[in-house]
Amino acid sequence: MRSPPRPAPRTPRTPRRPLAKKEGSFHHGDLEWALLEAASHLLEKEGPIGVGLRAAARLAGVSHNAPYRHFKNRESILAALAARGLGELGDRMAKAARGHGDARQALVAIAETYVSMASERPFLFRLMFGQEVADKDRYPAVREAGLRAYQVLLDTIAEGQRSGLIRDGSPEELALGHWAIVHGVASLHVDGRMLEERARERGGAQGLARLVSEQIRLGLEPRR
Amino acid sequence: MRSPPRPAPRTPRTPRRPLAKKEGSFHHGDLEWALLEAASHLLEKEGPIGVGLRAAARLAGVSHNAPYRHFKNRESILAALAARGLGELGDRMAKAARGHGDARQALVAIAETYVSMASERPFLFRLMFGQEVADKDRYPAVREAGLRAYQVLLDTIAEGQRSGLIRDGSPEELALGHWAIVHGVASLHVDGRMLEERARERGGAQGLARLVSEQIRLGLEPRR
DNA sequence: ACCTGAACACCGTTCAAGT
DNA sequence: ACCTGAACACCGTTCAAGT
Repeated sequence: MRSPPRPAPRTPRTPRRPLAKKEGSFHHGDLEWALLEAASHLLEKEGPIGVGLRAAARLAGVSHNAPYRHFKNRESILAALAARGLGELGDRMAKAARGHGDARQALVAIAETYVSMASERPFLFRLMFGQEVADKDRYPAVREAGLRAYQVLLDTIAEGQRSGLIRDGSPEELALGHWAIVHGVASLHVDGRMLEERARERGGAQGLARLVSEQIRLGLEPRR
Repeated sequence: MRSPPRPAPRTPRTPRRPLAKKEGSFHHGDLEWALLEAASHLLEKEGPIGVGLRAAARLAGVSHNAPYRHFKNRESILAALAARGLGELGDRMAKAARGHGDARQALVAIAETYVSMASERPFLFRLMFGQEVADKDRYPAVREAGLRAYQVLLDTIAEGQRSGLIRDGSPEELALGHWAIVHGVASLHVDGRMLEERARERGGAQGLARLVSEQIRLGLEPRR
């Protein structure tokens, strides 16, 4: 079965693998998971260039050709990593949102989560949003995980509007604009040095985020 | 998709190449430039994965090994492309800034230039700021081109402060925060589809930029 | 079904030459 | 100096099997 909409997203470490398989020729009960784990490790250590089908197979202890049973090509294992990352982002955003009754505080918590993830795992973040996986619409798992994360933001905005903490207007537009700003700030932490080297002297990631918030709040107009 | 495979376009470089070299064994008077042109073409057509020393050599009509006379390794030709791109960005920013006497209008024009370039040549934009070139500080050309572009922004801010159009405060901080916002918006145009597919229905790049501007201007507070 | 080795056309990079 | 071919260790991908 080569349909990508079900890449077994919710099995962290299933202990149901057949141990009595030792005399069989299979090395793994769940090779797909092992390959994803290997690819994830490679991504974190060497960046997207280091994520290869052969390298992942080597790490998983199988032949260089075994991955093709689970992934159509190199791009599809990258897509699986991206979907995984987006899923984790959505989970963390949802958790952050639940931890705060006030919708405005929830938005801040969501933004912090987003920036934290970009900062902690820059390669994964780039994979999630970048062009390494060219046409993401062809990977339903990626699309669905992304939409689910977006929904968390949308729900929080709508909730804030119901409780009068957030101004009226299309929730879609507010969510989109808000995500744009958050994504922009997050991008700064994975992007080049020019900005970062200056920002570091002013307090690193937090400092830059604060700077942008100030900018947004004050604008460039002179006080009057 | 819009650039045809041009073999040797006009040379914006100083024409001081030795013409008396014709009976020599050299295929090019300026192989380095030819290789950069080839690499640029590959980048635009196939993305960073397609930019290879061998592929560039093939396009330039030399042996697979000739590029090593001009570039230490694959990363260094990517760095050269990034430096080139940053140089062009700086030029365009400076031109945009000169075209407007009002510093606030100049800032808007600079932002539009920035976003336009990201939108027109996403692969180059990613190369300029992404992690494909791991340690950019090791490439002075990249660093200097970036700082020069940054200086345009800084000068415009300072000028705006002198004429009272921009509020007081550290120009460095204002420039940094402003760049952060602009870079964030630009990142949205090269990044994934989730945001973009929704933004497209609302007027594409311009629409998204306007949305973010609105967000920045209004914030999320309810009107009172 | 799942895994294997062999094979093909690519890479980046180094080496020893050729002019 | 500048360019070349050969060589090495890698890739992604396909094919024909093996259990």
